[in-house]
Amino acid sequence: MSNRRAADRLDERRKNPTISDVAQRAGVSVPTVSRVLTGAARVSPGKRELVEAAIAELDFRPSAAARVLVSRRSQTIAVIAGNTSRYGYAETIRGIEIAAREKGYTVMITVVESADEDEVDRAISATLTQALAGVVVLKFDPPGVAALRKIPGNLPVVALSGTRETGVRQAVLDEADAAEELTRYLLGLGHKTVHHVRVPPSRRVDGRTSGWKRALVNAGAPVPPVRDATWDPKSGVAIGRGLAADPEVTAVFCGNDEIAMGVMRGIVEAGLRVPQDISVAGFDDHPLAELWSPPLTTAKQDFAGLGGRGFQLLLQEIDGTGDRRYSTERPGLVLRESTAEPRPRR
Amino acid sequence: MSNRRAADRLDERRKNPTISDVAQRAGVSVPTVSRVLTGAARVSPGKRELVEAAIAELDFRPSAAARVLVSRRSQTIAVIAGNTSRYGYAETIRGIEIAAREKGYTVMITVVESADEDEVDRAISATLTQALAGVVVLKFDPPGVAALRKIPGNLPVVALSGTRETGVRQAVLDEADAAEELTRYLLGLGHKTVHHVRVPPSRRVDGRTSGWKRALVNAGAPVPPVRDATWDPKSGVAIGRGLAADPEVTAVFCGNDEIAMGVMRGIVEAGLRVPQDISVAGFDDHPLAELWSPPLTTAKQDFAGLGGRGFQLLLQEIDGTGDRRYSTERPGLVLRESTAEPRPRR
DNA sequence: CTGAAAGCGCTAACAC
DNA sequence: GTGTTAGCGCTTTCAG
Repeated sequence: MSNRRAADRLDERRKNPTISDVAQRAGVSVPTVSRVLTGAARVSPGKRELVEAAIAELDFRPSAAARVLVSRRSQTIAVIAGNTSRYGYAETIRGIEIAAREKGYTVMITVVESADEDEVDRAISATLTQALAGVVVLKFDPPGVAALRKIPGNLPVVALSGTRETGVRQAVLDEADAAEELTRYLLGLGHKTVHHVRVPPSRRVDGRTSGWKRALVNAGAPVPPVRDATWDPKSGVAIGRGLAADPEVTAVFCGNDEIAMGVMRGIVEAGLRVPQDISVAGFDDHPLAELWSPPLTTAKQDFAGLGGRGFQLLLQEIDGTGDRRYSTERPGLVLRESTAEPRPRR
Repeated sequence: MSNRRAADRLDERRKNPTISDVAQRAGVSVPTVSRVLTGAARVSPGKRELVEAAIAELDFRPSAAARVLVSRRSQTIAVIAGNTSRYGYAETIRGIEIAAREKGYTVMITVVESADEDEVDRAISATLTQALAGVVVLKFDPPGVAALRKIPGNLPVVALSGTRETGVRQAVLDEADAAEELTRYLLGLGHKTVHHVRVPPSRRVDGRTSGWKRALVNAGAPVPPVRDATWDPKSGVAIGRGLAADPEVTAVFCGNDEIAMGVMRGIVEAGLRVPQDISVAGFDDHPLAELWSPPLTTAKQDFAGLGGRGFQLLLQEIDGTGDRRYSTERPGLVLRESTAEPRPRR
C-alpha cells in the first residue's frame, strides 16, 4: 500500500523536465544542452541563449543521479562524525558545509555513535552506496577513528584532528602546543603544579594531555594523576568537588570548556571560589566561556576554520593537486578571569 | 590538469564491483541479483544464498545513483536549516539523522544563511539536483521560512517548528503554552510583571513572546516593551545592564537560555544579584543551564525528539500513509535557582 | 521462480 | 560547433 502511493509520487515527480525537454524546447540536440550545462565545450552564442532560456522557462535542474552515473564524477561529499550537536563537532561541520557549498558541493552527514565494528558498518553502509567525491572524517573520538578504518581505499579521504595518520591528508589544530602554553602560563602564575581533567581521548595519546604533561615535565613540576571526565559537562561537577577537597590543588586545566564549567560548579558547591582558591582553565573558547562567572581562561580553537581547511585538502586529494598533506593551526590563548596567582587556601 | 587526475580517479573507482559482476560470480542473471537486493520478488533459497555469498565476497554495494535513476525512488532526505551549530538546530538535526539512519535513509544538510531570495536559491540549488525522497525544513528563523517557500511542490516536505503552515505537515514544540506557563509561574512568585527579551523571531509572531504576553494579559499585569536580542549570547549582556538600571524590573523571561546567560552576566556586571534582585528565566534547557550559577529556571525543549517526529511525519508524507498532519509537544518547566520571590531592591 | 530486453537522464566519443 | 550513437548500473516489464 505504501508502495502504491510511492509509485503515485513518482508519477508526479516525473513531471520534472528532463534534458530532452529542454533540447526540444530550444530546438537543439540533447548533447548541446549538456554542453551548456557543463561548459565542457563551446556552444555558439545563439544556441546557448536559446538553451538558457529553455532551462529558465522549464525550471530545469539536471539530475545529479544520471550525471554521476555516466560521468563517474560526484559533487557530493560525506562527513562522518561521532556526534553532531556538541560544540566542536557542530562548528566543524558548519565550516565544512560552508566551504563545500561555496564550491558547489553538497554534503551528507552520517553519525557513527560507537566504535563497535558492526555499528560502524551499519552506520556508513547507506552512505557508501551514494556516489561520493570524497569523505571527511571527524577523528575527535573512537567512533571517528573506527570509521576512518572502514572507508574504502579508493575513496578520497581527509581526517580532521586526532592523532596523526599516515597516508591520509589531515587538518588538525595543534592542541598539544596550545595546552603546553596554557599550562606554562598557569605555572608562570606561581602554581606549584597544574591538575588535569581529561575529556575522552580518541586514542591512547591525547594532544591536550600530552601538552600539559610536557609543560610540567619541562618545568620540573610534579605530574599529578589525570582525572577522566565524560563528554557530559555534568561529569565535571563531581570531579570539581574532589579537586576542592584536596588542599594541594590550586590550578586545574580541563580538556574542554564545558567540562571546565562543570568543574567550576563542583568547586563552588564545595564552598571554594574560582580563581581565589583554585584557578580553572578550559579549552576551545566555547561561546559561553566569556559569559561564565568568572569568565573562563581558555585556548581558542577555530573549528569552523578546521572544517574549511579540511574541505580544501579534500578537494586537493580529489583532483590530485597540491602537495600539502597536512594542515595545522595553533589555537591561541585567551586569558580571562578564571585563573590567577595562587593564594593560601582558607 | 585537475580534470586529468579526476579521470584517473574514476578509473580507480571503476574497480567497484557492479551488479553484473555479482551475477556472474553467482552464476545467475542480473535481475535475480536485483531481486535479492530489493527483496521485491521471491528468489529460490539456493540462488539467494549464492548471490549473498557473491555480494559478501565482492564487498558489493549497489550504486544509489543507478538505482534512483531507474526506480525513481530515493533513500536520501535533505535537511535545510538557517544554522547548524547553535544548540537547538544541532540537536534537531541529530534527532532527524538518528531517525533517518534507523530507516536506512541518508541525510544531506544544507545551510541557508540569509532570507535573501538569491541567496536561498543558490544555497538549495545544488541540493535540489539530488534525487530526494523529501525534505525537512527547520523553520526556526527567516532563512528557514524563505527556504520552505522555494521547495518545489512535488517534493514531500515537513516543516519543523515556527508558525503554523497550511498544506505542509509540521512538527512543533508548543512554545507559546510553555512560555505562558513559565510567565505565570514568575507572576505567581509575586512579581508585579515580567519583562521579556526576545530572540530573533521567524516571523511577526513568536510563540514564546505571545505566550508571555498572554500570561500577563490574563493576570491583568502590565505588558512592558519587548527587548530584542540577536542569536549571539553576548547581545544579552547590554540588555541585562539596561534591565538592571531600571528599578521596576524584578523578573525577566528570556527567549532562550543562552541569551538568559548573557542577561545574567549583564545584571551581575551592574552589581545586582540573581535571583535576589532580579529573577531570570530562560527557554530550551541548554546542557549548561543547570551548571550555570545560579542554575537556570527554564522550559525543556526536546529538540532531538522534534527532529525524530519530523522524520516520521516525512515518511508518512512520502508514502501517503497516516493522517496526522501536525505533531506537537509541550515543553515542561524546569524550576531551578535563578528565579525567586521579589525582594525590595537595595 | 527466472532470464531477456528495455530504458531511467545524462555525458562521452565520434563523426560531420 | 553540433548532431548521432552508445552506454553508465541498475530495476522493471514481460515471457516462459
